[in-house]
Amino acid sequence: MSLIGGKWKSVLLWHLFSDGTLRFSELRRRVPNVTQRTMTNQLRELEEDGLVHREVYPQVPPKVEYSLTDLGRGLGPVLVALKTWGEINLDLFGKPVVRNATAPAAE
Amino acid sequence: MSLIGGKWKSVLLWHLFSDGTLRFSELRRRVPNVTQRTMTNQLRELEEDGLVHREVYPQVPPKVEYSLTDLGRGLGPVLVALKTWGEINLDLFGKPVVRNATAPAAE
DNA sequence: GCCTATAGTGTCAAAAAGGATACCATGTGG
DNA sequence: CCACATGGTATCCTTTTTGACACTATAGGC
Repeated sequence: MSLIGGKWKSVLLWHLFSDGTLRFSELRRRVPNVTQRTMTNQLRELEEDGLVHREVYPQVPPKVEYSLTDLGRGLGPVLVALKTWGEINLDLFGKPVVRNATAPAAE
Repeated sequence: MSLIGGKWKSVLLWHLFSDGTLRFSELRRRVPNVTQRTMTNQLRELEEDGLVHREVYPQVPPKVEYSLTDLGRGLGPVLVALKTWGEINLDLFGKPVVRNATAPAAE
């Protein structure tokens, strides 16, 4: 869990799992609610942990492709099981994430 | 992931999944590295999220039993997949958890 | 010369999460 | 009267994580 527990890691892994190789901007489009900074961090941690491969093309403008390593691909069953559970119980939680919902709260 | 992403949640869920109903102290014995405070919190969040059932017996000394709800049991495949992956790749990481290992570091 | 696009960095701040430690209630046993 | 056991709470503090926002490099196009 320490490897995939980041707020966006499972989502990133899922997209890489189902779409294969993606470049940075493609991932961002698929995960719009993450900041660039955070996405970079999460991807770097995934890379450090050997789940994701990062391929840099020395071009201008830059091009960087992300894909799952064999190790990362091994998480497929986990990702699928998670997704399945999520879809089955989607109605119970409505929106994803957020325990600490942005409670507009008394002001 | 926001439901099971807590540092100890997946471990707690696993024990409840494989051992069935357990009382607080039994869980603590199975997960020794968590403080009481934190374990209570994690369990309460799991309860809030409907994954765990908490049954209090009004006795002295207190007795509280934890078990998975149907919803929680639905996570079985996820837990199993996670455990499988973990066991297969155990050697790659040696010890669990810890990205920010307690680096003894230069002193 | 200026603008654009991509994949970042740097710095700072906010907020969660987790941990340390001490304390509580209470029926029972000595 | 005192200690014990269980399943907590209450406080306070530290560490981690995430987010906001601004800034960068550089080739190509106008």
